[in-house]
Amino acid sequence: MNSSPLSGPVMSGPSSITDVARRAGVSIATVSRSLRGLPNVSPVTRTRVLRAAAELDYVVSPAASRLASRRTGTIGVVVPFARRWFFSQVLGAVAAVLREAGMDLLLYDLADRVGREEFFDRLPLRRRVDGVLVISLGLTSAEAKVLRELGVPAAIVGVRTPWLPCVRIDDVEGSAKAVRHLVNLGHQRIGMLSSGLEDPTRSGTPTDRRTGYRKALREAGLAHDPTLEHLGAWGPDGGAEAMADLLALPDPPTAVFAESDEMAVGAMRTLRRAGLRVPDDVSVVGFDDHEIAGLVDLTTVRQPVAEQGEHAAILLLDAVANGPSEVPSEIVLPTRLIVRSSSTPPRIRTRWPGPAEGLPTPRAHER
Amino acid sequence: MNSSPLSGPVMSGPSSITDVARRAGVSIATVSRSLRGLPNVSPVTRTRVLRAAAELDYVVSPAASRLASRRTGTIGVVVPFARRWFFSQVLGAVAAVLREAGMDLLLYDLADRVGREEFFDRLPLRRRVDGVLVISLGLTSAEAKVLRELGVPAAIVGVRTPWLPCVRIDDVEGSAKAVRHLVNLGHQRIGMLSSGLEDPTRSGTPTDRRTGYRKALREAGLAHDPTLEHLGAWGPDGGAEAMADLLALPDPPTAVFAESDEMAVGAMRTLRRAGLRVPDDVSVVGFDDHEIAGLVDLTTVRQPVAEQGEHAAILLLDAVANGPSEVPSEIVLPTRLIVRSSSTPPRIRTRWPGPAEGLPTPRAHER
DNA sequence: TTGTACGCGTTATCAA
DNA sequence: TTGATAACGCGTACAA
Repeated sequence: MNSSPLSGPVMSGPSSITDVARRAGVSIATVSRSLRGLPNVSPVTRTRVLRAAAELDYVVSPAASRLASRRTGTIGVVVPFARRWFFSQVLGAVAAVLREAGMDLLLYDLADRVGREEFFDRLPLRRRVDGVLVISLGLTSAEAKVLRELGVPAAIVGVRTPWLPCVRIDDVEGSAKAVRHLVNLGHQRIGMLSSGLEDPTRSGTPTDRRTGYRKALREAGLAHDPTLEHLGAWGPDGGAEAMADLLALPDPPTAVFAESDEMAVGAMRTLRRAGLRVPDDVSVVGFDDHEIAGLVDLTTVRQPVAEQGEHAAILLLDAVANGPSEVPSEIVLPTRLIVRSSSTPPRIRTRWPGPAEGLPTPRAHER
Repeated sequence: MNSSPLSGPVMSGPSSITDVARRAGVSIATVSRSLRGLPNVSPVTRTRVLRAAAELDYVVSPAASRLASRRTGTIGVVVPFARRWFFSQVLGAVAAVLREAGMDLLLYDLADRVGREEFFDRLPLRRRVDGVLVISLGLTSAEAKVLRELGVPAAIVGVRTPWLPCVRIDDVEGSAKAVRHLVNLGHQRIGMLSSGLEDPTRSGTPTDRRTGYRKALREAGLAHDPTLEHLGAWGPDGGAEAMADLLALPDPPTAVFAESDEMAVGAMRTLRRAGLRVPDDVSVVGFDDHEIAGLVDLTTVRQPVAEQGEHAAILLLDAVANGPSEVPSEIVLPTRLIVRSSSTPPRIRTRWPGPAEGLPTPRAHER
């Protein structure tokens, strides 16, 4: 092929393994072995083949290779929302690991409920990936089952799932850290801004973070006032509305813990527009350490985002290479309280029980 | 194949076109035609084939299909930084269009200079995509040439490039809008925060936005004070440093235009920490309408980000389907000034020339 | 409208 | 260590 004897410039297309074999004076089998670095090839032969391949600008045809080897060299990455900060961070980290490993990254963005249904319905990844990385999707057992029908290893970021290797953080504990911080500052009426009304990813994160909030309150012997636990919409606007609602209470909180930095920032906007100052009037603590947090000096709980993607990718690649391990591994990465200037001790309000009776000693920093 | 007569549950693997053909009682050619919706298939036959395929859970083998058809059904998307806001927005939009079109999205994240070199060096997309979408990379002519060696259509977002269909905005004009707004408010000393010291994407955006800044100044008859045009690093930190430098001037600006919202927000942080208020002491205007802009009430110039990705993807798909058009199309989408509360008329400073002599009448809103 | 048969470019199994 | 050759699963002229 591509052998137009003595002809001029023809549409020769990319050269094939046959061309390389001919040029190197060996069989295509030897070319294949040489190029893939398999043993049982004499050094001289290999050198000759490599040179011939280079001279011809030879590139293996992925299609042919996949067909013959029954491997795709591709990892499917499924994200709920490619456009949101968290997922783009994870995606970037995953991309780096996969590139390093020479794996193609096939991106599937669910985007919405319809997309999600379509995905689990038609399984567009069937026969085209060697492994699947799922980012922060709480899989129903039906979905998990369908996913296994792909017949390839999978791993998941962010949510513990039966049978799947998982990399995540401890949302309950992380949230508790945030609330403990406020408690230690002396706050007694601590609100929570949760996106409980929606959780399209079904990740369970909103629930876990509320659990952590309650846990810390309980530890501190503070009553859990349900009116302070606000369930609203996701994101800055959700946070803004939630904050507005809390401000409208007869006895508003002196501090709020937001499920995410995005919600926290929305809350800060509401406060600002209400003429209230952070942290003087209300302390605010977020979660994630979103890039925005540092910019608005928001105290928050940092989670290692990119690292979760990295670890998950590595886990998955291992499963792809060596088969799934017996007991699926679970990696829980640590969170850390980052104290900035959005949190401070409460001002003593005269209408409160007694001036600081039995209050914990405020501490400025802790972890 | 997969025909183990009377045998029990065997590892049967996915069923192939042959299985479907047998089950439907037709040839594989007919199956192929039916499944791909080609004409020249009788309705009854097609129905029978489709049912057989469904019953067998048949899915075309992409590898085999690609090998035979010489098409990959895949678009390669090249981004400089998958983790940055702008690119994740574009990526999300592109993903949606490609999914709709049934195209696979092969993501390549350059991440850094090394990644970029590797990409153009080894062209990892060779033989694996039907088209390439490049996001905001200013291609050197060498890179552009290499890209054409891929032998597939390409399109680019954000930067005008010879031979490539392109979707972008007018950065010069957009920036001019921002600065005109400040001029109209009555500002005379207007600083510019530019990331001029680095432009890893070589997109030319920093340059263009500076050009727009100068253009608007010139139009307004204001002198261009080079000390007010600050070239620094990218991002919030870059903006923060730049702002600090401008504040250290003997006669600091009353307003600044930042190359991006990210830089603007960094600048706002510097101002806040310096005890200055926005917009009372200094007006700030950004560019992009990054999600953060609305949160901090930043006046900015909105560019349609997702739309650029969408249009580019559509353009590319067209080229893939119908061959590249003679003259590569160029789509320039409009920008729009979004006035929020970070910009206001300057306070009259006594040490200035004369109180408002010859100042343009401040207008609160314009586009 | 349907079927036959070749080709797509590798990998992998044997035998040499 | 090397070479022939049979899969791999589908698309597609061409013939029927």
